[in-house]
Amino acid sequence: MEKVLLIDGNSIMNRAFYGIMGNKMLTTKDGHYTNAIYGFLSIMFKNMEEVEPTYMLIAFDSKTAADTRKKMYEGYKKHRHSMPNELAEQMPIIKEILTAMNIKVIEMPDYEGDDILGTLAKRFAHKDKDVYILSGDRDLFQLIEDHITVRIPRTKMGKTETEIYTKEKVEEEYGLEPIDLIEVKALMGDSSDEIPGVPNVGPKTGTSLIKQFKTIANLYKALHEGTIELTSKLKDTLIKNQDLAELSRELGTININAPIKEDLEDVKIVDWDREKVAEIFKRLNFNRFIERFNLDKEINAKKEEIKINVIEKSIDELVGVIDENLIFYLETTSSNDESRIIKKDILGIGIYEKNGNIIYTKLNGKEDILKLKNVMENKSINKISYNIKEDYVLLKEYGINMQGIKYDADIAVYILNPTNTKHNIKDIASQYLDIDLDDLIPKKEDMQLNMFEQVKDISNKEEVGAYVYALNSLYTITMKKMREDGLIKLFEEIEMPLVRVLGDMQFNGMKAQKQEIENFGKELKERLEKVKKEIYEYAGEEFNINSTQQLGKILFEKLKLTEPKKNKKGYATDVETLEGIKHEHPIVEKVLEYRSLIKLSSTYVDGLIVFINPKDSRIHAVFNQTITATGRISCTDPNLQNLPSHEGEGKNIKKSFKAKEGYVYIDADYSQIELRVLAHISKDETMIKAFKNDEDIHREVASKVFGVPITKVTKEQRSNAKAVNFGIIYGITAFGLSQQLKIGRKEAQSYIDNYLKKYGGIKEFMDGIVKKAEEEGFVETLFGRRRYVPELKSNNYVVRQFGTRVAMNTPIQGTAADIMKIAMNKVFDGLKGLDAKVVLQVHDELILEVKEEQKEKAKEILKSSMENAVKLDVPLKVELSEGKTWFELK
DNA sequence: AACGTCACG
DNA sequence: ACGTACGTGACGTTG
Repeated sequence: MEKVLLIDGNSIMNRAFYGIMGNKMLTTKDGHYTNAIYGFLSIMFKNMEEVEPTYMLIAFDSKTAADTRKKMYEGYKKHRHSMPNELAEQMPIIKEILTAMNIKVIEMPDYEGDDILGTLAKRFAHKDKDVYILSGDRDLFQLIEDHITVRIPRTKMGKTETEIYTKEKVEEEYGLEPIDLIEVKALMGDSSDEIPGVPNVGPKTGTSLIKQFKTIANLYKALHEGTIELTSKLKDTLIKNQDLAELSRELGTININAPIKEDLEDVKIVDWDREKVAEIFKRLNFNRFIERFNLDKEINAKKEEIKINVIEKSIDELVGVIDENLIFYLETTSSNDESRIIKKDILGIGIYEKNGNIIYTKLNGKEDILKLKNVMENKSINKISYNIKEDYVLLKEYGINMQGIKYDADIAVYILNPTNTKHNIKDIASQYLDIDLDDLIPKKEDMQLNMFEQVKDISNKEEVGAYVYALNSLYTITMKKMREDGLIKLFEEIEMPLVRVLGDMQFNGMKAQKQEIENFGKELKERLEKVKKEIYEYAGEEFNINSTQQLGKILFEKLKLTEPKKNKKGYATDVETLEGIKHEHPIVEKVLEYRSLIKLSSTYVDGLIVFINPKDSRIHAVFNQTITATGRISCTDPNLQNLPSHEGEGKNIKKSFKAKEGYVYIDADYSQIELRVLAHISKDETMIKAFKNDEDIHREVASKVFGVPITKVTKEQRSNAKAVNFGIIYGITAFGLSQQLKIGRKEAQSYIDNYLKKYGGIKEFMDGIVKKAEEEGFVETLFGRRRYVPELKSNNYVVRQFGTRVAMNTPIQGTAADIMKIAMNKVFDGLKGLDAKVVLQVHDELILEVKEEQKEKAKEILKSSMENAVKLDVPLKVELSEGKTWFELK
């Protein structure tokens, strides 16, 4: 017998939306949600495979669908919250897809999808077809009969299964015939649709009554005739609520006589418009579907051939055609030795010519490369590329000092959305240009590759050509977008000038004394050995102390120490936990000692040594400008921003960083920059005043929060107030503060309440910024840097809470980062002509390496550049220090 | 690749 | 009723 598949569109979209939401947010490149669409299609395809229908249609609720029933009862679906935007915006798209697949979509004013399904199910089943209804809604069970089955998709451990309800299954599960479910529902009501039902009648009573009387009509007939044995209370309620019962029955009954014109032949499955489907899938990034249905052909056929014309010329010819915009890509390779030091060689360069040609040339050695010197150093030639800082550093090694850095695609894309994690040029091209760069690069299949040769090392003008082509388009498109979003000033006046500064920091590096670090390491390792033995002895066996699992077993199973908290994988063994049980067993202290030694040894000794460049004994860490969500820079290979500086022992590492002969380090540290920023952007009078008077802010806050005179503030009160200040910046919670201070939640809450009462401007700012983020979808810093906060739209409470904290913190942390960047640019320019170099930035701190005789001059420049970076309602304060080693700073 | 841990602002 | 303070990177273990 032929089969008909009827799908409850709204219900399945809903299931898919909430089902897939949990794991990963599926979105298109421009941030639109696609999870419901994807889930819907997955479920639909699966059911098509299983049912193998000849006919098929999807029913959707119309906008006015619920009105008919609302007219009968105004409470019907009254409090049903409207569809979240993220789901609503997916509805037209799924319809577009279904239309492209030539699958009938039916939507009727004033009828709900259920009514359409009911009407057609009955109509088609009577034509001797097997009808399968796919829905997430059990209300549809009332439609089931011999040739009508309901299929309910269920997600179980990420897999979607289908539960199949036949007449028999319903009878087995409910003890009733499907049609009887209408009557039961009328009695018990339905909270989700807000069908009232009879008060105090639930599924049990309802079912037993209907088992007995079959219908409500029968039930009431019996009630009125008095031929019924029930508790008097139940009888009373039933009689009193006869109207409600009858109304509920009407509300809960699916209309099987809706005036639908479509008949079987109208819903016959025919071929897709494959081109259209392919186009939409491509747009939505549904690569798995594209593959599954072999839509690649359609996509490629439809795509207008992008022709790139890469012409190989000599270096002289290439330099000859460069005009005021140098759109270029420097081809490089990393020559692999054992070390982790990144060493690149220049292989070639591609440039974009105004006429659309792309010119490529191989660069063989220094002589060729130096031919770029004039154009690279000409500041009126705009340098436009991707990840320019690396080129800047590389060229500097050849004595070429790149000027006129105008545009970096990586940074542009970061400015447009700093939380985008995919940064490489291919991802960017696919995201902003909708081009797969691999399509532009001829496959190397026919090239015979020597197994021992690295593919990367093979100069590939076509690949460079593709990048150059993409760069030209990216330049136009992202500049336009930045203009639209008011980001141009940030990009051109803060971020792009910073490239030189970061490039210089990387190029300069910091001198590190290998021998000293090695000696320290030796000492650490000896002590480590000792501690290890002691731990084994206490444990009574040898085990891997680095393994939290093994350690947990020893501490909590073998030695039976009390475990206060657990994490996903078993016992928690972090410092906080261990500190708590230190008194129980001497092994704990030893483990703590081991932990701190192993950290120093592995991360800060072994981890650092491999980065010392033997050529100049300096560490050239990499500074990343496009990583953080807030605008800060980050540092890798190695991370010099997190060398130990609080803890006593670890600090010694910094003794091994020694300025070169005849030079000293000078260090400038912004004092309380984030709180000052907060005072400024919140315009809180009290806090502004405190900073204007150069008060000790933590003491000041302590006095206000704890209600004591400034002079009577205790040490503890001050340090508690300090924690509150930090908490405020992070988007405080009572729980977080109580953990930090190891106090009760009530007490923590009272600190917060006091704080927000005394600093009303801050409270207003916090409330306002979250509201703004909810309305606009993003927050921004004083200089317009944006961060989108999609977390606020999550249906998960925890994620939403996180969103509010992000909304509060980002403008503060981000503005501070902006200010530091502005200052760095100023310092860089101010230092010209002096023998002084920026060597490191640690968020609110800047370190220079300066010729001894020039240190006072440099200090002045450093301090004034930083303090005058911007004008706020509060002064910016900078503290200076100097030293021969990093250890001596601060 | 994810997690736990710990170093920094 | 539920989990929880913001932003990073590196190391080692584990699956």
